[in-house]
Amino acid sequence: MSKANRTRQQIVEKAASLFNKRGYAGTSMGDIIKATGLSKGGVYGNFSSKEDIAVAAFLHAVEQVHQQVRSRTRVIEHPIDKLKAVVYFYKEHAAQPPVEGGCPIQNTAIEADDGNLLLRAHAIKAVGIWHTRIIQTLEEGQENGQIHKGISPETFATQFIATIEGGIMLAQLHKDSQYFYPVAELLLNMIGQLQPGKDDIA
Amino acid sequence: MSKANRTRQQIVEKAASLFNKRGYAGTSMGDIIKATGLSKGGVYGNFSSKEDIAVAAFLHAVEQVHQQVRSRTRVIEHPIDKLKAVVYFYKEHAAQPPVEGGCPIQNTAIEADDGNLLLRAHAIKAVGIWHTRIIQTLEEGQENGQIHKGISPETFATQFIATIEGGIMLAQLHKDSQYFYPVAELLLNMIGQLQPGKDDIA
DNA sequence: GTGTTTTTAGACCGATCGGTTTATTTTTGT
DNA sequence: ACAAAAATAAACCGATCGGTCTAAAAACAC
Repeated sequence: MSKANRTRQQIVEKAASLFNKRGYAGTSMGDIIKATGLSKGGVYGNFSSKEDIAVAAFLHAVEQVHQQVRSRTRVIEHPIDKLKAVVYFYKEHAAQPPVEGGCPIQNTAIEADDGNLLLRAHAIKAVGIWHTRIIQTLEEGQENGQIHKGISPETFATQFIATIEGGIMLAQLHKDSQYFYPVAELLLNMIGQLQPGKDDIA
Repeated sequence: MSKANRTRQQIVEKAASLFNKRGYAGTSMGDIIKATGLSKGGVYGNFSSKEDIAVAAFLHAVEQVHQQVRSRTRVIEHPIDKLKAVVYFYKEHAAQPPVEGGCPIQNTAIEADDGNLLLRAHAIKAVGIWHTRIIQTLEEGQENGQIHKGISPETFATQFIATIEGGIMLAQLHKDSQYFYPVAELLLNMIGQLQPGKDDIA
């Protein structure tokens, strides 16, 4: 059990990097074999198919990003500061993300949106979880009077995610985090408008 | 010359749709042959390689989108209304874009950012052209006093593109234009802030 | 330490990959 | 109408695709 698990983990990590850089169709089993140094038997003994590996790799990659963002935001209490910290994180990592090749959600979403149903479903789910997390942060803030009650957490969350993803796309394309900076500025403006106004005391 | 050109055009159109939906690596020459009803000779007589087709298909797809947006914005004079019209266009077409499969710039950018150098270069160029077009619109507006002189056309253009692309990604993933709506709202807010304030008379 | 089970290496499978070649058909200029 | 030229069909190429299978090796329970 334990040896297998270690090998499995090794495959997942290498595959996550490959799939995130070259895409699902652009990565062959041969690439994974080469990257891990294993043989075909070693890989297919732990996974039943390429798709199976891709799903595990995607979940791993998303978790990697989540953990890194989480480690930055965990200690922050105020929801506005929390969101700002997220922006700062992506500003730093837009061109050098936790998993090579960009945002795994974005890469998977765009490749799978007209193709692989299973990967698409996982991408949708991952976006949904992220969306829900932002909404929770905002709702808590509204309850505690830290965030303007007039705003819609749903709407803001969608805008927040879309804007970050668009910024990552530009930074990844140009291989330059600078392209994320104006986007970070916009995000901080958006966050600034979450602050409760004087008309919000009631 | 003319027969060849018609065949070539037919290949480009079918290939643009295929590449935009399935990606470069996810589309085989066999797929293109099947879609066009031609044979291998018919295709390779007009193009020298798969990459060659992909470039022509990409340029065609980008031009398709550009023409459709242009037909909406051409008649509009005021830069703010022009930008609003762009938002309305993408709001309508986020899930049903001019070329099946989403935004060709986005799809190509994300697949090629760690791979095909030629396609990546074309994606960068296409973003650059779009960027320049927005900047020109804004600068003209500033000269005519229609747009606040305090804003940076460069910064706004990057924010505008990133936000639109992020919204398209979400709409394409969910196959539902509704996911673009909050993003459209954000874009219209951004455009609203372009209006010259009273402190801008000087 | 030994017998059992799990894991691995690597040959092998048919299918398909991108691309070439040659022979034939179709188009074209006159 | 006819010769020259261009465009197309389809067989064919070696390489690689995702996946299977068997036999050797390694890990494990006792």
